[in-house]
Order: sequence, then structure tokens, then C-alpha cells
Amino acid sequence: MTPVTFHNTLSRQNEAIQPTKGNVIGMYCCGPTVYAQAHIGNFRTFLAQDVMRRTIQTAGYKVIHVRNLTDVDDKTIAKSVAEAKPLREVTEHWTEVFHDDCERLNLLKPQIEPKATEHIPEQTSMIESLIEKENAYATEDGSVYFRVSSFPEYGALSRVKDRELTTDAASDTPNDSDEYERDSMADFVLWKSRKPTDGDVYWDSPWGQGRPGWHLECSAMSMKYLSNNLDIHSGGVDLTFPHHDNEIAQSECSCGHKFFKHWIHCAHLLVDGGKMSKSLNNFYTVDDILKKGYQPVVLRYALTSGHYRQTINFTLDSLNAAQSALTRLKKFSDDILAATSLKRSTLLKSIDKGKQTKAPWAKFQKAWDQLSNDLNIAGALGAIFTAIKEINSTELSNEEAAENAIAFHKLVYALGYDLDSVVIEKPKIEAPEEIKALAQQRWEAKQAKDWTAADQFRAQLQEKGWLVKDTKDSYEIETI
RNA sequence: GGCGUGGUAGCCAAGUGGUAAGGCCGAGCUCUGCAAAAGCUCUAUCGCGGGUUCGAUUCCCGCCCACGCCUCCA
Repeated sequence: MTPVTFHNTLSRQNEAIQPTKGNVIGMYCCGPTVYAQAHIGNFRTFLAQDVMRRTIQTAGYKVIHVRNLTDVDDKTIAKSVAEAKPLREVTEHWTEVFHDDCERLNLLKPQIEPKATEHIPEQTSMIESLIEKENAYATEDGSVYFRVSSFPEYGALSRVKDRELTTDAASDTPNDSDEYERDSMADFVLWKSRKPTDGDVYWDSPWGQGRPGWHLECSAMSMKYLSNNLDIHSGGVDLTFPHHDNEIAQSECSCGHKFFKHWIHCAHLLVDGGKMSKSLNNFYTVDDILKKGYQPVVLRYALTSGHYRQTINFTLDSLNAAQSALTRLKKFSDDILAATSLKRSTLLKSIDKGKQTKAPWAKFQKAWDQLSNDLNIAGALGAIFTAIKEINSTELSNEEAAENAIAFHKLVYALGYDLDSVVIEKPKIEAPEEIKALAQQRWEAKQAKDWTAADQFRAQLQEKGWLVKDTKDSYEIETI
């Protein structure tokens, strides 16, 4: 096992991960709310978490990856009401869509993917223990709130102190005052009493019918599945406050000990320099990008090539850059594998099974150092391309070639780039008869070594938007 | 107002107290009749003004600009 460090939002410092138990790292990721297709900003975070997991595994640890599905909340309920469909039908549909997107982007499946609606007892019992310890209180309408003042360390993660004094922004909004009978503005809801707008979505509880508050599910489910491995908890920056601070408060109060050690937050994705929004027409789903003709692996590259703690500015241009860069990686992979007796798929499989963790990094040492140091993907890619150039201009022994091939593919695995799916050729488009005829005439002129005529035909084709590429003993035509 | 991030070549983007990785694009070269592909080579003094220092893009102060969270948004 080699050290892997990540920035910890709690300490604001880079810290090496340290398994609580054995060589297993527990990793909890806040997952999607399944009420619509996730956008590429959501996937930016899930991809960063995926590379994180792959990197930890590549270093030699086992990872238990838990990522929840929020299948009950205001948005999911609103959607089911709007479509007059049962909540479950709505959430199952969008869960499927989410899984399809994950697969296309080559995300490893979490071993556990718990749903909020399937963990109601865990959540209510956590609330009961909080009430018992006087960290929470029920209101007359049957809701339950967490008493923030009962947890002095509240806000340690976001470092937002005295939230009550800074709720100007919040108090500007009506804030659904019927619902808020809390003692303090800072208190947050653990259990929401049933309201007419909830339709038939409710569960019975000691406080009457209702449903759990959003922050609670992650606490209950992470404690259930990772109680012995409270190592890493991560999500998008926007979750730092209040979601994660709330999770810490309710979890530590209920279980009486520290919650997760390492908190990792991924910065947002910007599109064309600003926030994604439907009105600006820069709101993309994975489908939207693929429909433009890009391979999923290209999207993956574009969404992961910047540092995860840095906002990425996504542009269609960045996809073109990604396509070219991936082509070079694939070319190198093909070349170096050809120089060995290794096959890409079997090699990647053995890496996935952890069989290559001790293999030397050879020329890719620096790339690994970058990747394992707070997941500096941009730095790692730089080092990879530098190493490639170096290897290309050196005579390697068979042994060295094999070593470097393995090292390179360990990085490819960690980054999750499916090089097999990188399409180097432009998609073939059937040419109109007129074009085919011109191309054929050019070919004949070329065969007759009538270069002048051949060039004229080439020029004509070019004017019409077609390019002729000569191959060994034939030719191809494609659009420019 | 509070908490926080960033301003590095045409675009994207690492990084360091000692004169700046890498990718894309572009240009040149090699190879091909031409073209394409591929390979090689080339392209910045790091937002502005001060300060500390033998020396700062990197540390400190001020300013300008952009952006995020503080609303059940990844």
C-alpha cells in the first residue's frame, strides 16, 4: 500500500487516508435525488469520487463504496404529483436512467446503494435516540427538529458560526412559515409531519404520520453500512453546509462518538463561464453530449481532467481537446502493448482485481505521485504525457516495455478511461453519388499518375466539403 | 454582511522562494506525388500596486475582477 492523501474539509489540510480497520476504506458518497436525469455537473462529482475510489484501490486498499439514492423528498414528491404517478414509479424510472448514465461513463458500481425509503426504521430510531438525549424535540404538528444549540461543535465543517445571526438571506424568503415552529432558525428538521401536498407519501412514526428530513438518510444509512469504516464521506461543495454539518451533528449526538474522519468536497462545474441553467441553454445531460457525437469516454475526460477542488469550466471545445488527448493515450497504449505480450482487457482486469498493486511505476512514478496527492489529475496527465514522449524516444528492453505498459495501464484504470471505446476514425457517412464519382475519377487520375488532374478533383471535392484520404491501395472519403 | 475559491500563453490547466508541467489550437520540419495520419520542434515571466528577501509567479498588505455557499442544488 502506498500513501494516498486527500484534502480534508474538516482540517482544511491534506491528510493521508488511514483505514479505521484493516486495509479497508469505507467511502460514503452523497448520491443523486432521482426525480430527473442528472446533469453533467452532478456527474462531475460522481466521476471525481469514482477516480478517488479507483485511486485508493490502485494503491492497494479495499474500498467499501456506499452511495445513496434519495428517493423521497420535496422534488421527488412534486414530480410524482405532477405526473400523477406513484412515487416509486417515478424514482425507479430515474434510478434506471441514472444507472445507465453511470455505466456509459464507466463508473464503478458502489457495493451498496441504499435508498432512503428502504431505511425508514433506521431513521426513526435515530430520531428517537436524539429526542431521548434531548438533542431533538417534537413540535405540536408532529415534526421533529434537531436542536442546534445542543451541539456546541455545530458548524465545524463549514465554519459557519452563529448561523442565526447570518440568516438574513434565508429570512427574506417566506420559508413556509406554517411548517416552521422551530425554537431557533438554525434548527433543522429530522422528521416532517405529513402535509396535504405529500399525497400518499408518508410513514407512521411515534410522532404521527410523516417522512424523514433529507439530512437524516445519509446519517442513518452510512452508520448502518459503514459503522466500522467511517473513513471518507464526500459530496459536492454545496453540501458542506448545511447538509454535512447537519449530518455530523445528528450522527455524533446520536451515536456518541466521532462521525467520518475525512470529508471531501468536489467543486462545481461551470458551463461557458457561468452556472448551468435551462434559460441560458447550457444545461446538459449526458444524453445531450452524446447526441452531439462524442463518446462517453470523451465526456469523462473533459469532466475529470481538472482538479476536483477547482471549478471546471465546461465548453464544447474542451470536448474536442479531450478527444485529441485520448487519441494519443490510446495510440500509446496500442503501441506499448504491441511491444509486449499483454492484452489491454486482461491487463485491466488483473489491475481491477488488485493483482498489480506492487508492480513498479517505472517511468510513471511522477504521474502516480500526482494522482495520489489529493487526486491531482491535471498534474498526473501532464506527467503521463511527458513519460509517453520519453518512452517514444527511447529503446526499451522487453522487460522495461512490460513494466511501463503495466504502470501506464494502472493509471488508465485509476482514471477510468475506457480506451477501447476511443474512436479514432471519424464516423463514416455515406457520400452522395456525385461525390463518389468525383473521388473515383480522382483515383483513376492518380492511378494514371496524372497528378494535375488528381489535384483538381481533390480541390473540387474540398469545395464541396469532402476530403479524400489515400490508404495503402485504395482511398476513403469523409466530410471535412 | 458571514464563510470560501480563483485570476498563469489564443483556449484549457498544473506548479514552485531561485528565472514557468502538460493538453488543445496554430506554425515549421520529417514522411508520403499532393492530401490525410503519425512523429519531432516552436510559442507565457504568472490580474494591478506596494512590502519582506540576495532573489517572488510562489510569502505578507492593499486594490481591481470573476465565481461559489449561506434557500432540502453535486
